[in-house]
Amino acid sequence: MFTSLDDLAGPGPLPEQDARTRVLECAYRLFYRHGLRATGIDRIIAESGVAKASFYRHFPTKQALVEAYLDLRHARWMGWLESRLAAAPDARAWLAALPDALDDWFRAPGFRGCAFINGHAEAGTDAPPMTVTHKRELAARIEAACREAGFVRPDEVAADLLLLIEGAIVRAQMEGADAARAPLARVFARVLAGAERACV
Amino acid sequence: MFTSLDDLAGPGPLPEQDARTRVLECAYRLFYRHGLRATGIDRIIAESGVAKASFYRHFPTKQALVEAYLDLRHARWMGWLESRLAAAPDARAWLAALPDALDDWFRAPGFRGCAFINGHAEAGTDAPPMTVTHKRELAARIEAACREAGFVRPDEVAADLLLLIEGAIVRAQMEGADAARAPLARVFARVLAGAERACV
DNA sequence: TTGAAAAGAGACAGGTCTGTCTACATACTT
DNA sequence: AAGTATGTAGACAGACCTGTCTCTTTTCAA
Repeated sequence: MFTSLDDLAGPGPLPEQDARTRVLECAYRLFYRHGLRATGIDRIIAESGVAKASFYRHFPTKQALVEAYLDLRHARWMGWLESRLAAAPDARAWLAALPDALDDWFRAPGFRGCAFINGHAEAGTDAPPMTVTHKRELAARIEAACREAGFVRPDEVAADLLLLIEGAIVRAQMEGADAARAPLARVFARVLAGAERACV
Repeated sequence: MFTSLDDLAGPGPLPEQDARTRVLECAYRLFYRHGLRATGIDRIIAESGVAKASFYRHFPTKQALVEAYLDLRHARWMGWLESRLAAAPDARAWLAALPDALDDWFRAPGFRGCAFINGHAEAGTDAPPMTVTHKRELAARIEAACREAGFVRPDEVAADLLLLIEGAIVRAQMEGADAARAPLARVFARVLAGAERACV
């Protein structure tokens, strides 16, 4: 369904979609690019070409729109990841291909870090639960791959890999994709090698 | 100068300090706790007990106050790190002690992640340069330790360790210190072991 | 064809935001 | 003693914020 980095960036000009879709796609783009607080309702209404009453019919509060944005972002991101790694013949190859997949993402135009890390950083304890849920689902997906790969401690390996991924995202966001690529590849391979050594 | 986690949290009640100090300490606390955009000038003025004219005499714009806050945060954080690790007998011990030091920080009351990651996440490309400078100075400090430790590729090891640190900060911020501790310790030790093996 | 749901256009309220301004008090310095 | 820097107190402007409301038009299904 959502398979390309373009989907991750959101669609371009919006043709004849209903008001809710136009609002959500516009919010998707603006919230990710400029942040949650920096993006006002008025701007979303103006750029999506929707009447204010129509907006509030579909989203009773800004918070509801933020949550819808994070839900959509989660679905698209996970969808992108699965399709990007769909060619992997088995779980070990799937895991080994993760750094290259992330590097693609870091190099995509408009990349500005992880929407969930950024949202959590902005909203703190008031952040929508999806900011944390997204990370837990990603951790669960990685742990499932580790289990399928036959690692003896799939939970530990998954936690290690998730920590690397978070670090790489932050490095790529602040210093660019090149700053993240080599360290991520090196340490990722080291952790995977250790996990395979322990179970062969 | 700045040596304890209390310093990192900022002082408590402010006695007879001059207006600039009161404003900056108040901003230090509120900016870190609630974020840059969520903290308004009016609130800082009210809580620091300073007249508005006094505020704008010392800080011509909010942006100037944000930059002063980040500068102070950088000085205190680096000062805390150095004093926390001052007991290390040599560079290798200094590096090996980093995960425990970070764990102390993650467990400190009021911990809410890295002010520079959070600030960068919030402000994006308009973020003050200090958000990036802080990370570069930390990277330089770690690289110096790696060089002093005699590692063959101190730049690579430092980049690897910095990626781990960023990942641990984000994990601790989103899921708590316990989620970061074990993975950070495991992978950190693995990277250091690899670096020492390569140069002995 | 009639009625209901959805959408458009935009005024409006009440709040908050940053930043400027005036007026006056205090303290230090020359 | 005069002048300067620093401080307090608070009104004010103009912009932006979220959210409500009214009125009209379109769409679509029963």
